[in-house]
Amino acid sequence: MNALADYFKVFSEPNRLTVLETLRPGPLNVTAVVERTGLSQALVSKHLKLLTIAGVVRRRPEGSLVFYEVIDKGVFQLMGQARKLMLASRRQQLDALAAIL
Amino acid sequence: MNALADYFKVFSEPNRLTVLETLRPGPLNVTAVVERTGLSQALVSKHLKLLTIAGVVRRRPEGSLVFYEVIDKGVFQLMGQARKLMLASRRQQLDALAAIL
DNA sequence: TCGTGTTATAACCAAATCGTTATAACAGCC
DNA sequence: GGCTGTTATAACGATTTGGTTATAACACGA
Repeated sequence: MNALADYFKVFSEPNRLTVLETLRPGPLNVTAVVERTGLSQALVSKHLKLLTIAGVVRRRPEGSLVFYEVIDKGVFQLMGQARKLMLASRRQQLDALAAIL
Repeated sequence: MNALADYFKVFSEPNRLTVLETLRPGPLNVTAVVERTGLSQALVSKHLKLLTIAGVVRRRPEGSLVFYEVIDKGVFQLMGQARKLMLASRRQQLDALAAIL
């Protein structure tokens, strides 16, 4: 239970999700991610490290650059399903509200 | 992106997942959840409140008891998929380790 | 109304988390 | 070697979060 919670925690941070989304089309090195996200370099590095430790992303040094890429694109399916559930629960809540008013 | 992260955050806490799992078979009132989880009553109440706000769970007062039930059992599918991905990434990491040693 | 069982909340502490700034570590090139 | 560009990390402050304890709020029955 604990391990699963930790896994979910990986996706529970907006900037981290942004970084991950940036890597969706394909591998990028750190500065490329920095440019695309507008986040600070230190912060991007931190998030990428976390994603690596979580096994979501793979680190591949190439010369003086370091590329990162998503290991299993199934994570995006997970995100999609989560988004769907989230939207459904929102609708449900609005309906509940409407039933009261 | 932010909303999605918040949704994931709901599932990023071990005790909260335990509470949710307890509700899997069907509706339970608070004390029933307390008994089954071994968590303190105040803590269970807190987590249930969060789950309610997140729209994962519905609150239904019945006399002096308050029952909670999972609105969309699809959340368990989400958890299943997450667990699967988690295990896969673990395997992958072990393989990477084995390749080095 | 008083007491009891149930649930919610407030106040508080400890720990975790996120971001920034500054700097280290590293690779390649002159 | 020294310089530059790239990436990682350490140190710090601010905020959030999870848990406990104590108590409030609520429904019900004697």
